[in-house]
Amino acid sequence: MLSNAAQYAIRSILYLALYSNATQRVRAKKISQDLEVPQPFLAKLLQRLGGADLVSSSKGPTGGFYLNKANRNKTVWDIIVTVDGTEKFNQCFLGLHTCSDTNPCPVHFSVSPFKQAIKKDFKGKTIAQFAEEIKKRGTVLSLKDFDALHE
Amino acid sequence: MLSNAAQYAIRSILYLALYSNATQRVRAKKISQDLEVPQPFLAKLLQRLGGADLVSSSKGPTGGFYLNKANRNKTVWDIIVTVDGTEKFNQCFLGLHTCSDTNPCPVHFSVSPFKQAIKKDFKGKTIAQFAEEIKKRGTVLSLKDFDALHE
DNA sequence: CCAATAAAGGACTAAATTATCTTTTTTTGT
DNA sequence: ACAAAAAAAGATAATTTAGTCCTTTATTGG
Repeated sequence: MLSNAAQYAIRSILYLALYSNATQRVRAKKISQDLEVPQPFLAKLLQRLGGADLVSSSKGPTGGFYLNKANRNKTVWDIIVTVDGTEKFNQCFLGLHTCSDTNPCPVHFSVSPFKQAIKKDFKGKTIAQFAEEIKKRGTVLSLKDFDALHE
Repeated sequence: MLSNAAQYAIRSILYLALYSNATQRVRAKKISQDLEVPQPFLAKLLQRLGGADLVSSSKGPTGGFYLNKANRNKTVWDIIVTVDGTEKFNQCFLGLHTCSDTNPCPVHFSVSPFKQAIKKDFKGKTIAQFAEEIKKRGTVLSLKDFDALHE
């Protein structure tokens, strides 16, 4: 449903929402280590996300990635669209591009409501709101317990 | 969520459930045309499905593929397991292999019920039952209206 | 100004998936 | 027996996705 790249992107941006701001920037290397994601691949990906105004960055010593106000008002759906495009996510479960409510495939009505729900969730909440929820609920972005490192 | 191969496999088997039996066999070429799936790729795939006892076949003129009794009692889940394995389907939406109800990722509780429901559906119904539903509801396996060709 | 640091950019490599091609084996009808 | 038809089998090719490496550019602190 999502490419590795899109998964990495979502996790990285939620990570930055939690642990960065304009003065506390995080290097690509640190993000890749904390999230256990291949470093050069992530670097490339962050570049793309920068181009799409989903993350901000600055060069040089003390440089790194962070989220500014605008970045925090984007949605998870924006990330998916930027990295994977919409087609992959919207596609019929059996790959039929004519599948719809009026011309359904055999599993359409099992699959469709959930996709709609997930999509609505991803479109309706900003990254900032998502990050708030993560803090409240204590959900997890990585295998490692890296919270300790940030306290 | 599913590979092209798994999608083709499901559609082909449901197709055979509807349009074949031990004496009315269907050639790989016809299936590929009706479902609009690459022919040599499908031939290979049907071979694998034969090996896994999900379809039956016979060689020579008048030969082709069909479903026997045993094949009709398999499930869509069996197809997915055979073609893709379980990992891909069960994997966390964000790719975290530690994600679970007790250690959830940020989208776990949006995504998890959906997966459970689909999986239950795919495990609980036989191909034969699925085919019955398709007949009743008139759902669709292809872009083309190939029903006419079978009447 | 200079050395160190970090992102940006571009070229390249690897792996997996998807798709094709060719040959062999089995079966059928004549 | 033989020719035609179809699946089985195995090798190969193309495409996409994932991942790496190297060079350039910008920024900071001394």
